Amino acid sequence: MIIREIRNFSLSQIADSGQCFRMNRLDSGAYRIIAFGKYLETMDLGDGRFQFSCSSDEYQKIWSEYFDLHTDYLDIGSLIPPDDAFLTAAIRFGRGMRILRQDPWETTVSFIISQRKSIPAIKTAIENLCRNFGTPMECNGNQYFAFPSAEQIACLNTGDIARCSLGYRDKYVAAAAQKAAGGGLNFSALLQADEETARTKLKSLYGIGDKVANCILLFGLHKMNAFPEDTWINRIIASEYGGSFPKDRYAGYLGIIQQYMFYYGRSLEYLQAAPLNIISNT
DNA sequence: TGCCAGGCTTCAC
DNA sequence: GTGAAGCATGGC
Repeated sequence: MIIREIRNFSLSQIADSGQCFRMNRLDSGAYRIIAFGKYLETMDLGDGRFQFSCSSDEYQKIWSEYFDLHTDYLDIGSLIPPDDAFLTAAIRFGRGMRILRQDPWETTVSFIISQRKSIPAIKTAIENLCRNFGTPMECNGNQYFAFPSAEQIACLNTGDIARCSLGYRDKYVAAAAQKAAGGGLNFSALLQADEETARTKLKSLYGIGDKVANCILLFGLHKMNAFPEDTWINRIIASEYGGSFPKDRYAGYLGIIQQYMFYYGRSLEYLQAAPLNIISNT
């Protein structure tokens, strides 16, 4: 158990930001995270102090990297023109946001599953997948399941996968697993590749289009210029920017800008103040 | 009970 | 190349 001081860091904002699906709030107020086969409980103690249920060594090697704590997100606010009231408010609202450095394989499967599903339904499906096919683990008396590897999924049939509430996405996940297990999808290479090369490779997979590819690029490969455009982002661009968002202005930072937009756009604070067409125009 | 969800593939045209 | 239809299932 260790305590660290971290500025501009919010567990609740990260957990509710739709980029990760195995970070959940416990009754104690702490957050449980399962990633890279590890189990972590972390709690906001106030005044910028956070408790982590791991050793100093594990924090250094895994979690400080996972939470992207070495990036200064404050700099990004200086890019926003003062007349952009929406982004100014969005950054103020989500100033504890981080773009996590998640496992690329888990991110790929998670965002394949995410299409046409609500966030609670995505979490359920992923948890089903882990419980049925992931390796059972234990940490300080806590039982949990690691995310199943490509090899573990590749040997299943689509019926087994479908029973995890994946619906029609079962065949997409099966195809990705077979590709990754067979060496046709190399995440080490994608991490090294430039954004466009990685995007083209991801979109060549069955069931991965523009939006899912951009989510994998941003949340799994940490390509910070990826800009996933989902229903929420499209609604915001239509309502706040007349249908055209000035992406060029934020080259290199589009990913975090998108995340501020997404998190603020889904918030009650914004929806209460938003024009009606934001809510009704689906 | 019915609608909707961090979209994608397929198939007309 | 573009647009519409169809898709499985959970959550609210």
